[in-house]
Amino acid sequence: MSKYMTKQRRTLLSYLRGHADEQLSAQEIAAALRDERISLSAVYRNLAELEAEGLVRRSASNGREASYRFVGAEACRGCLHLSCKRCGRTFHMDAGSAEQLTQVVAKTEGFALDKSDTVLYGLCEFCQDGKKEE
Amino acid sequence: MSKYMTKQRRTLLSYLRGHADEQLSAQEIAAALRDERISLSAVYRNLAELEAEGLVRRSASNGREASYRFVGAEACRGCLHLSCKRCGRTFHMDAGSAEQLTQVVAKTEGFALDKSDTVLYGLCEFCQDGKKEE
DNA sequence: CTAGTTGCAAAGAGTTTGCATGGCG
DNA sequence: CGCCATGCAAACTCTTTGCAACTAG
Repeated sequence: MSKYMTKQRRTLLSYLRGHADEQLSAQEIAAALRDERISLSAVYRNLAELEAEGLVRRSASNGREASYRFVGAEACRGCLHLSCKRCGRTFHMDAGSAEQLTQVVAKTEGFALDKSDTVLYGLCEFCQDGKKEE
Repeated sequence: MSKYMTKQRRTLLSYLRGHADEQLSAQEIAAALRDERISLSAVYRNLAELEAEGLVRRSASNGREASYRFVGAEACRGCLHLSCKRCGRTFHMDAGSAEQLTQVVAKTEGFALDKSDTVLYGLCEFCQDGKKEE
């Protein structure tokens, strides 16, 4: 899709690779790269292209701001993502368990789960313990 | 939280009850209720309050528009939602299967899945067949 | 050199908020 | 009657788009 490899695209890709599978907003990325001279629109345009190429996944949980996630060619293939509602961190379910889970859904509901589009929300093992402050 | 039961709130609640567990945007709701004389801001304000009260769930899949889902007091307790990426319809996984799935995640990942906040994306049984047009 | 890309600023879309009016209790 | 909720419009935030300048190949 992209014809030229510009400085900005290189910068963005490098940044994304360093933050694979993290949920980042376009604005966060632009802010982190503000010293690299890349405009917000360039970030949006490149992210849109990367999404079309399948290298980036776009989603949103709050409904105000979209978040983008880099899915490296090989990394995280067939694994599901778990997002902690408290600390916000993303965890990775290994391919085996993810596949098992997908099978359950397929068998009981006849629903073909898309692993790369689905994010499971809940509390990670660390946040389950410190349930003090709510 | 809400002190008065206004005509608008009644209208909104009635509409939501008639569309329990559907993913609706604020604007869709306002449009559907345009004859009932309820303003867009009233819809937003009431939805926000209902969300705080736990009667409504807010989420978004595309990152542009938020969608709200009414979770009636009893309805859909402990069930997971499946959203078809093709036809957009929402399906309900029964409480039993959902619980089984939650157990798997808890056991293998130590992650406490929140059933009401999680939506599984994929293809429903109907759309899996008619895979023709992409 | 030529077409794709960038940056900027303006335009859009969705959501929130301030304020005067209106209506529930 | 007092106060909360509504409606309207303006303000905001995030994202997209038009266009001239720039640059990778």
